[in-house]
Amino acid sequence: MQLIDLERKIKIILRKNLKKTSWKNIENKLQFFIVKNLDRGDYSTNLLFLLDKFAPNEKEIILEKINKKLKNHFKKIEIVNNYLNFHLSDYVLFKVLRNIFKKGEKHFYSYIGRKRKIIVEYVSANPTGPLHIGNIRGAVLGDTLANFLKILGFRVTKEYYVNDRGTQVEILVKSILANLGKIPEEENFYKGDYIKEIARDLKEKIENINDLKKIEEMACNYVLENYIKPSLKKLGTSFDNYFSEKSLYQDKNKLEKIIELYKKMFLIEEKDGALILKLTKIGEIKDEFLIRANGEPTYFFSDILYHYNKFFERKFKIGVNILGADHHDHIRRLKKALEVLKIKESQIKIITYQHVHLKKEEKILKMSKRKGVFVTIDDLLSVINPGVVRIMFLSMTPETTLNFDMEIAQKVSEENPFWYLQYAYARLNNILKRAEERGYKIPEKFDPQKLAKFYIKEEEIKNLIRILHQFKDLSIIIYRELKPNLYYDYLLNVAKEIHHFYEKRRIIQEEKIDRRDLFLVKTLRDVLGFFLKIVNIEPMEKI
RNA sequence: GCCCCUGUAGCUCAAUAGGAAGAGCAGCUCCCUUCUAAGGAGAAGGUUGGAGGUUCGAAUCCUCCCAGGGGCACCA
Repeated sequence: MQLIDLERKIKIILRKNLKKTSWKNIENKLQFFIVKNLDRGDYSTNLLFLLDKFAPNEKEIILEKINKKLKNHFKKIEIVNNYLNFHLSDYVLFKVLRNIFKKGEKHFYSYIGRKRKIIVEYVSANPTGPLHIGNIRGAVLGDTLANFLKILGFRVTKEYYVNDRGTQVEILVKSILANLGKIPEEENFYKGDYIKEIARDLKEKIENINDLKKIEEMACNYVLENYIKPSLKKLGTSFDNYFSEKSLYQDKNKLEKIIELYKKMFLIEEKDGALILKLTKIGEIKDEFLIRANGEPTYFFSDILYHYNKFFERKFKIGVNILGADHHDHIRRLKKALEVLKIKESQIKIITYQHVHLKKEEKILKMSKRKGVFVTIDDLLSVINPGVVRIMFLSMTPETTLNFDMEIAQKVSEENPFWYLQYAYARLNNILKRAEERGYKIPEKFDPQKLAKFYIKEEEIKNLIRILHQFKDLSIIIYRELKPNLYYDYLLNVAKEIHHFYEKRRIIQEEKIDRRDLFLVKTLRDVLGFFLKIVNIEPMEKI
């Protein structure tokens, strides 16, 4: 019995027993919640408020039906403050526990995704310099969301879109050349120290090359391989694919075809050799250039091609883009432009996150690659554990602007809940270690039926099972709302219950250690390890 | 000027389609001869920036105001 099952069952009852207008009104506003305060139950709904309003005469009969239909799954269905609260029966919890004993982490997987292909694109920072701490937001959100999507049964591709052409890349090359004294320095060139490094390392290779495009390729590649990928690895982020923007332009026919499509809709205007997409004709406040007067395609055009590639050539059903908030307007226009190509608005899901600013002695600095003002991921990871960083960023909604103070970050780092989570894991692990030292073997398997039957009677682990049972409900909400940060609270709850369990139940006894307990502890440890890996955090065996 | 985001406990932040305001840290009271006290148990801390409105119900939606951030390029 999961939240969606409860929802479905109650909706059926409403449809059977109410007039159509009534249940339609109610379904519009009907909500189901995972109850946070376990004393109040496991699930709740606002149904009674709605019945009062839309079908007061049928309230009693509906309640009666709900009681009758659902009494097998719940030990108590009660009304508190007009909420209807459901307390899961021991039998449901027994089944959950049995399944966890039987299947381990596989228990937490589901089939909601029905193997649909989904692409999650994130980080995608320009290959023009090292990653800075702002990019961590995208990385953590993307990793976590992608992992949840896998658990929900989607076929997931994690992708980094590499903007390896265009003006920014030209500026990178010019900055390098200027550093080598080949061309004069200009205002808009990149100023960071890393330019010196790249210039030094590429100096000989580019000495005899005159083709600027060739140098662009080398420079992008250098940045990607020497700065971006190593930083991501340190952070614990990995991608299935790095997609080159430049590769979009290999097939000229495709470009023609897409421009043709827009022309047919009378959305293309030519001006001084440039091509403009007239989005103002379909309700936008601003047009976008597709091709510049110098013949170079714009980023906007690339993005159209890129999404065309995602949905039509690679046949993804859903694309999730995780972007900095400065792309907000761009993405709205992009969606408009893509609708013309028959890519539905609902296929593109966007998470935008606000900027990270640097705070130093009460002064706020805006990060800028051009000015060389930024903290790189490597800088940060040299003083703070990557797991701490991940937990820190997971805990925040993407919507808030973050003022990042390195000193506070270091302080927070020591006090971070990361250690609380790891400590829970380490404690469980330690029990197993102690038992092994005493000559006990940790059981690989145990009869799940017997085990679950035994533990369901033990009050001190009941809340732990209830929390574990919430996982599947939560994973659906995280997908539906695109809010990986909801997982943060959940992780802390799990750890809390584990610490509680640790205090309450002594496993290593003087005379004899119960092998059932060892299997339980092993199972819990593995589940927590699995939970941590969803955030790409490696559990620590000791702390 | 137009558009988007934010303002919640002393501090850092949560709060699933509007639904019963929560954590961590700091401070307070208890608990280490017993599997790691980086822990546990408990109390305290709030007019959710302000003023109106909609609703049975608003941190959440609408209007106005105050404060901060972002966007409005033939950049990405």
